[in-house]
Amino acid sequence: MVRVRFAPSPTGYVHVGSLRTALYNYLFARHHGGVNILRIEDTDRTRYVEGAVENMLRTMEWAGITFDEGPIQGGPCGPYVQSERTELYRKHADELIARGKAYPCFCTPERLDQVRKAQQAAGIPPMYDRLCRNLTKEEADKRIASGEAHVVRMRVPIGEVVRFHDIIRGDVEFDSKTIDDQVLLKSDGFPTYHLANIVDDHLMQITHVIRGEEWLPSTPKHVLLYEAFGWEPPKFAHLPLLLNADRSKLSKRQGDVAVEDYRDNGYLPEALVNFLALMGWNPSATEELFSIDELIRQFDLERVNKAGAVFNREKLDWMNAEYIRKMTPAELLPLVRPLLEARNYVAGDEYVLQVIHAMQERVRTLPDFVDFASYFFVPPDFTDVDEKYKSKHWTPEAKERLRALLPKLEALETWDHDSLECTVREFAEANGISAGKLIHPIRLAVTGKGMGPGLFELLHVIGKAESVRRMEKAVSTLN
RNA sequence: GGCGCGUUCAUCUAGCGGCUAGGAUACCGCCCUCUCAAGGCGGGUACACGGGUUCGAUUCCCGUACGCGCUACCA
Repeated sequence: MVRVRFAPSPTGYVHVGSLRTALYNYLFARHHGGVNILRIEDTDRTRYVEGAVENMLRTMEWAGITFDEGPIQGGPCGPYVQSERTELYRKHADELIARGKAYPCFCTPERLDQVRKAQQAAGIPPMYDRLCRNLTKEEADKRIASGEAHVVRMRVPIGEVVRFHDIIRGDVEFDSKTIDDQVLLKSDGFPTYHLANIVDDHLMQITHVIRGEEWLPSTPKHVLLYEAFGWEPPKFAHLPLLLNADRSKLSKRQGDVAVEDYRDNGYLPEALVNFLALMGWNPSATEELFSIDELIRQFDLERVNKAGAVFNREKLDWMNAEYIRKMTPAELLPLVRPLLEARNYVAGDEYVLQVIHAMQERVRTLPDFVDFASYFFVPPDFTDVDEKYKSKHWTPEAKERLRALLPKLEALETWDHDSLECTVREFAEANGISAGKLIHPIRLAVTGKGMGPGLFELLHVIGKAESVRRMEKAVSTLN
């Protein structure tokens, strides 16, 4: 039975890289009919952020990633929050000390800092100098009894080569002399990531550890820990990193990295998930649009790439647009409604549905519906008019022609696409001009823009009264 | 500095010894057309470099270069 976990640290928002990791875990679990577990790694009290867990849960739900065991659903291996498991870690740290695989260390942060600086100045790798590694048990016990602050460090074996197999990268090996005597238990009694992670992965019977590549260098420590406990390690799969345009690790400095930002900027979860799934993995070569079920069906760790992937916002935009186009106006309505309300645009559902229909093909994100289509809700004020379009189409002759056409439009009994088109084209023909000579000025008068849906559909949606009012106003006041 | 990982178009990628190196996004043309989109058609740009192995390397091996990651009582 496959058991995987997503183990985020609740630091405020969900990084898109985290979402990708969560997604791969989810896809892998579902593909194999396994169990997807959520575990909160909140062992760093200094980084605690109020509400971060709740936010994370909401974001995962938005993305459509579900868990079978976790803080909310519970499960046989709980609790699923590390800060509620501290006793467990302490017990295991003691066990390691008893087995001679770990030892108490009394060095102060100040001393450690000095040692590190000296090592750096000397050009040697900064590592713990193992001062406390050979303290006698009596000495150590005495200092502990006297209440001296201490941590617990792992006793890394000397002269060993640590080997493990990574599903994505193949066989990897590290010389133990490059591995530090890692702190396992901090002086505040909380475990470090390394200890908590191994204890929990074992106790929760995790079969596959799927995580970011930044963890690859600490994997030998973990392998050593499994050995020290006498446990069977899980299988490892280290995912390629998500990158900035300059190929550094995707960071806040260079654009949006929070999933919440994408959600708030009008990206659909299906699009973001589809896009992220393809960052580092590809089932074939030609298909690119996959539903979540299709992703589950096809997902395969063996096909995950090794090299990092630059997060390409333009492609995300395209994909989001694809998803928006595939939806029905009725499906889009509840997503667009709140955006209209935020702008105090009032309109009935029927009306908004028509606007969505008209705009659907030319937006990339949800806010585009209101940004590009404000004239459906308020008359244009021409403050941000496209000057080039205006000077080309809003000529004195154009105004005169529109003035002449207006009565014919006003006389129309049915204000629909075909009658409008028919009227405008007949008028154009009668006057020996192309229809465009009328269409563009009307568009400008009614919308104030040089782009948008087909004119006749647009006029139909806006309605006769309002359309005529705008044209009259433009003819008399717009120069 | 040390250790590790990586390297096919600008970007995401297909390729698992023999291909005119394929697709997608972006870009540029043309078509369609009332504009903008969408759509159709077409175009340019890639196997980092050097050695091997092989009849034959993008593909396998070694090295170099470059990039990135890690190097905390953070995860």
